[in-house]
Amino acid sequence: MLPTPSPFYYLAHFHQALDWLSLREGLLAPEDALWIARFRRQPQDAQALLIRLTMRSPAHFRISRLDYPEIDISLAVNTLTDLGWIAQDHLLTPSEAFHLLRKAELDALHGAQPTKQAHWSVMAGRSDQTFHQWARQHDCLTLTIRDQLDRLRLAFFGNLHQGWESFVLEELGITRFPKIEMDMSCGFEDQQEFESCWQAHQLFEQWEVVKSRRKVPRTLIAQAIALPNQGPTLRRLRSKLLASMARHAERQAHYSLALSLLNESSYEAARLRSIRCLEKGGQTEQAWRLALQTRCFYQADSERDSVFRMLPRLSKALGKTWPRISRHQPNGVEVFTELNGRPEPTAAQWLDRDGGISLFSENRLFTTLFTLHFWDVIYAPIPGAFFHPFQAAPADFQHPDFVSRRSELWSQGFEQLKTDAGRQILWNYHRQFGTTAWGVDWRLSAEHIELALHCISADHLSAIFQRILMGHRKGMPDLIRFFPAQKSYELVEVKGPGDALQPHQRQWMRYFDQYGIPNRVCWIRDLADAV
DNA sequence: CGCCCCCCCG
DNA sequence: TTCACACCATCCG
DNA sequence: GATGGTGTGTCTCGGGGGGGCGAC
Ligand SMILES: [Mn+2]
Ligand SMILES: [Mn+2]
Repeated sequence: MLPTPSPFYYLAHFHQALDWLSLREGLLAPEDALWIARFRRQPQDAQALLIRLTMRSPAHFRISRLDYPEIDISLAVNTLTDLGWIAQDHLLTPSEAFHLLRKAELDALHGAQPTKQAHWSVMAGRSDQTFHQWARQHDCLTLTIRDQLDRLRLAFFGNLHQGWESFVLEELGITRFPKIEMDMSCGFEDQQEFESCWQAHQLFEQWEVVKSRRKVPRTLIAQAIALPNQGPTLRRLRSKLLASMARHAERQAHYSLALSLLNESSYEAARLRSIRCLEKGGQTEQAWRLALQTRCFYQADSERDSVFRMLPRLSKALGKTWPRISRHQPNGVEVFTELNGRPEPTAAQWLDRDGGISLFSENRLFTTLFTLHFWDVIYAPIPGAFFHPFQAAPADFQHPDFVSRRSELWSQGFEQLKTDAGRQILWNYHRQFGTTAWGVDWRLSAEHIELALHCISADHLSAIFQRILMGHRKGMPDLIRFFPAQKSYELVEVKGPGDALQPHQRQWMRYFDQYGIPNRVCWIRDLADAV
């Protein structure tokens, strides 16, 4: 909780990251290393301003509105401009100009308007040249080197959704990531993988911009397909990108393009989309064959369930017969009550007249218990799993071999669950309280946890943990209702009028019934229908 | 003038 | 940096 | 019932400032 001593704390943090990077040779390209060396030679003011700007969201700034007392702004701006890392005569698009200029300035430029928003319709039509002139005459500053700094961010964090502010948040105790022995690994096998991941992120960014347009971006698609497919990180990124592109092609009825993209993607639902594309493209026979294959070699319950919904339709289209298979029917209760606000609290209140204690937790309770019980497994210092100090989960958490690489530890954990009656969970709850960890919601009180452990048997916990471990996290029922006197509980999915069970919710309920875990659906009906 | 939204700061 | 969920529209048997 | 499209909350904290905007 000590205040950060230096006014240049953020620059010190960035240097820590640079030191981290320089210890991992062969990760960055030679040009990156040269850039870093050049950065290190610059005066402190220039370094500091550059880092300040990269930690802010826009690309364009007004120099007069930069308020950093620790920095000699004009010295820094001159240095950075000479280096070409920022520009003062950058072309502004109308949208950028709209955000950068204040209403009074727009009034002066284009005549007064009642609101700033009213300027937009005028500006959208103007040529960029207007604002280019304006930018040159005023104190606009554009950060032109964000890509270089983003590369370093990707190299350090292994992703682009964390930023340099992680350092200060941790230092101030706002976040508290698990303290795990780090090794000298990083998020990437080698420079090749890093480079490809960087490229994949770039393509994703371009795709996000382009995909709203109607035209099919052939070159972008070709580049995405050409991405190498080595290593789980890159495979995931590439598969996601290709699946997103395929979905777009499918919506525009470009089925053969969609199919070739899906064929390259190992995204979870890729095969299902392929079947739909074949079906919609008139290749019913092929769709049927792929569906039959998928029925036997499915990867997840969701894939199996979907294909069982498709097969009757496809069979019928081909004049074949398909046996009617009755679907699992979860238990339900109808509640007639007036509904104002969210249905879950209403249902909880209504149901609790039987003395139960409801908690509206969805996935949160069980993922919390899961991580607390398996803390030492999840945060085991496996080689390559932890490499920077701000990880809420091991780097291979999403990888296919996450479980098998720790199989001994998992079975020990499940063994321990049989005998220790939640001691592990409570111990970690108190020992780790507040630590940023995957799945853990610290708003759950110790009483909640104790109540859960009192009411839920170890067998049930174990069954639920098994399924979470297989990668199923979505779709847990809205409410858990405790009956401490009976040492029992039930899980309730609340459905308002006009809502229906989602596939993932059905799967959980089917699973609960297999293991004797009490569950039901609470259907809230309109009071008027009761009469 | 008060409110709200967005963004920044540490 | 999405993702999980609710809600709604459409078509079908 | 199947399918798919859209909307919504949340984006690790809590405090504060700038600016837009409508009410008075
Ligand atoms: Mn829910
Ligand atoms: Mn619900």
